[in-house]
Amino acid sequence: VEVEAYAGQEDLASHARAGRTKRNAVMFGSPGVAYVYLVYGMHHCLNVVTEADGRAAALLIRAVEPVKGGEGMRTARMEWQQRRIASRRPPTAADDRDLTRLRSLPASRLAAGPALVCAAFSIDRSDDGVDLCDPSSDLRLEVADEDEPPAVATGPRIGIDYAPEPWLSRPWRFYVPGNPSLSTATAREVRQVAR
DNA sequence: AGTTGGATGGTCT
DNA sequence: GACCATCCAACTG
Repeated sequence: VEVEAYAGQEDLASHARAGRTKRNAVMFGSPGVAYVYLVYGMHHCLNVVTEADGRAAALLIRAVEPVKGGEGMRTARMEWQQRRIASRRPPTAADDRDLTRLRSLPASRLAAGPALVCAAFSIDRSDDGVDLCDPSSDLRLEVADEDEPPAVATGPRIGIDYAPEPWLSRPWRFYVPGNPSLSTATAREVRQVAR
């Protein structure tokens, strides 16, 4: 329900801006493939490569609304949290509280952010390069059986303060306005517009 | 309601 | 050695 477009090597907000590297290599490859990277040392983000070989464009998946499988997503979120606790030394008293809160989190909020999408679907760098259009793939895109496409709103991309204009302000974040599963950053923005 | 800072490690200069 | 397509708790007012 929320994505961002990264438009190619000339897009100075894109990981592709400095050309092909080991990290962003799959972006330069075939479309329909997953580009997964690690941010801030602890979070993963999922992108879908969108253009032909040699043109490094991709869509960042920023939020997903659970339609079914919410319980599996919650389990994956809890496993992610537990791994995180296990790697933290020493464990703190807040750890138990975090798990309790996750247990009562509304399903609509389980994947309400780019890193949460990866946590809820157990996506990490091992999924980098996976063919999302292969029906036999564990991680894949499927055609939605909705009657009509939802309304779409736009805004500038999040977390790219390093990018110069015009890239900084390009309205290349697309989302379903009012959807309960939007990222907190986008939900906040919608509130401001409403006021 | 808005701002700040800490966790944490791969990638690139 | 700086930077980072994040998240959340703990602040401030």
